Amino acid sequence: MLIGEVARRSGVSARMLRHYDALGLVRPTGRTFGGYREYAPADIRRIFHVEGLRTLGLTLEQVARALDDPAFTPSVLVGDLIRETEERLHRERELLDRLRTVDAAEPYDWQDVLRLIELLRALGSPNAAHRQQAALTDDTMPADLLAEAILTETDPNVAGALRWALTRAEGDGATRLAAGLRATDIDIRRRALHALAELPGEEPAALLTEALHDNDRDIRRRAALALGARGDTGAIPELVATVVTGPNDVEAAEHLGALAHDPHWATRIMKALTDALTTPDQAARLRLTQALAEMPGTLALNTLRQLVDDDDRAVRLLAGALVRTLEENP
Amino acid sequence: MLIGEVARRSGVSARMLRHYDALGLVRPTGRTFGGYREYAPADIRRIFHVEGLRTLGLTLEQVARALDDPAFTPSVLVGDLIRETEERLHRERELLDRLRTVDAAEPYDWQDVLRLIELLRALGSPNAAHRQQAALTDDTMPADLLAEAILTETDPNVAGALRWALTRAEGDGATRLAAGLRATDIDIRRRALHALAELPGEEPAALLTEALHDNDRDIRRRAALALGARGDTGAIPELVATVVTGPNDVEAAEHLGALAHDPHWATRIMKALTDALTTPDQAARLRLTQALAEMPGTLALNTLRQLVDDDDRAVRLLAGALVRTLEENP
DNA sequence: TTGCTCCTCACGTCACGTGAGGTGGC
DNA sequence: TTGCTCCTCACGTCACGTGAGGTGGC
Repeated sequence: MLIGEVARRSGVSARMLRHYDALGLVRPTGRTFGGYREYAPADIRRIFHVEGLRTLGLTLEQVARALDDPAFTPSVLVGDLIRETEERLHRERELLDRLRTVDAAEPYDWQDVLRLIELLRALGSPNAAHRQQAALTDDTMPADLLAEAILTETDPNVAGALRWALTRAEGDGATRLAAGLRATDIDIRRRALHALAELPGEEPAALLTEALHDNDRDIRRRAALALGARGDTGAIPELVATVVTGPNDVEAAEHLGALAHDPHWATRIMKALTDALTTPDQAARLRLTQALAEMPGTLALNTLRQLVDDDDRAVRLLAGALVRTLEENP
Repeated sequence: MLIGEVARRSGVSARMLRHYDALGLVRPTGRTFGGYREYAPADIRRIFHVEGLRTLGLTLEQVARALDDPAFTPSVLVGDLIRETEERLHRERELLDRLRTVDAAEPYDWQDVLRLIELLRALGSPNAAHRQQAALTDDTMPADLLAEAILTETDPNVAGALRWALTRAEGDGATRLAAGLRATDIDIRRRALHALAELPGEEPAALLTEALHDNDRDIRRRAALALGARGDTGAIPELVATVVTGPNDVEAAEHLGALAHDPHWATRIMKALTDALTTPDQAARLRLTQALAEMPGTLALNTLRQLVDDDDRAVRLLAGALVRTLEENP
């Protein structure tokens, strides 16, 4: 078979078939009188073998060794090829990430692009001071970039600077933070929550509400405190739980007190607090008693008076002191 | 600054700096008396700009245009780069897939590798006859490859051949099928289930048991029938449900009858069937009545006798006929 | 004078595509 | 004779690395 037909049947160009011949990879068995290459069936089969191995990414030289050198076994080479491919894949992914970030920023000219790239570089720097500076200096930083950086930032100062920058950045940072809030990594969720807590607006509030159902108590507590500070009544159950379980109970009680200015919620909050008082946990009951003092006006006065006769001595003393204060400054 | 120091500070080799000069991309502002290139601060900045744009995958020619041609805007080029990168990413992923498949098959020599590649090619052929032939001909096909092919095969004949080949293949096909069973695509789940139903062994059985909780009724039903055929008592509730709801009720009843040979399960099955008879659905009650006839010995005889006085005429007639048959051939 | 740095010119890489200029077989 | 196919030789690709052979500045 002449080279043209072989090319048509195999899909390999005549140019490459001559190249294979020159390399000694596939030598046609014969030549015609006129010097034309003549391919025998075995040659054709060999061409298909070459193409087969090429689909695995072997170079022509590696293909030649694979087909001719019995000492050259697949195992090592295939392992190497896998590693190299994984590396290339990783690099392509990073490149695509960068390109998409640039595309999303809709740069007007290449100056914009260069600023963005420099920013990305600085935010990805292993030097915290560089990251810090990038966060503080650049005031054209897109919000999604900042959100992305916030989710991975371990340095508390840099993180603070990034959150500060996010509150004044243009664009949508909440979407990325929302994804962070659903991460498996607890630290990422924590960072997302911290940033959302400082962001005004309805979308962050909705996400904080979602975080009230996180399976981590600490996350739930922080979400409740942030929502409480916004006067969001959805936080009430978790705020009460925070008073019961401990850390940040004073802040939680303050938020409950503020929310209790609405009579509708006041009765619910009082019911939740008094229900919680049935716990045998002494420390929790003390925190609950203290929390009652945060209720507006004389809302909790009767409950506190009952606690003056409580079985627990510490609760009795605290309730007594609180009742006196309330009666003196009504 | 001379070229050596620039190279050290910028990370760009002296060779490349000369190349940039030759291309006109970065021309050092001056030369010393001896002809040495002298880079001014502005030149250095330009070098960093070049490197910045190169991180986006621009060629040197594109970088030159970006920096010097005001009419050359980022938007189109960035879009093109994204598309090209996505394409490369796709190809790299496919390559990695192939390499991993080859690696997992632990080929002894390149002959093995070539067989495998040819197989992959045939199984991925758009021609169903080719796929069919690959499934039927090659008896060295690794089970995971077959499993993979089964999950995407739309031609029923080819699918049948693949499942047949899987039952006699070496290696682990269940892992891949298990993943298919958890797919969102209902067709993939269906194909996984069909293959698992034909596979002997404990792992397929465990996966079928898992499929009893699928959110698709059809999947649950088929899982139950397959488990029932294996004598797995875990299928009983779903088999009863199959009798109630309709398709394949006869087969389900046969399996229930076989399972009822164990007295312990016999009482449970009878209770489930009689409980189900309280439904007002006439067709369901007829199927349940018919199913009672599959119970071994005279297990269901009393229940059937009661049904002879049933409110529903069709049930009365059927029960009567069944009782007579049972009494004649005890 | 001795290192060190810099210079230009040029080849090689890897898998091809695309000619130019010429020839064989129907 | 006219197309068509084939031949060899050679250049270009793209971003470099690595010399060879030579020179300037401390």
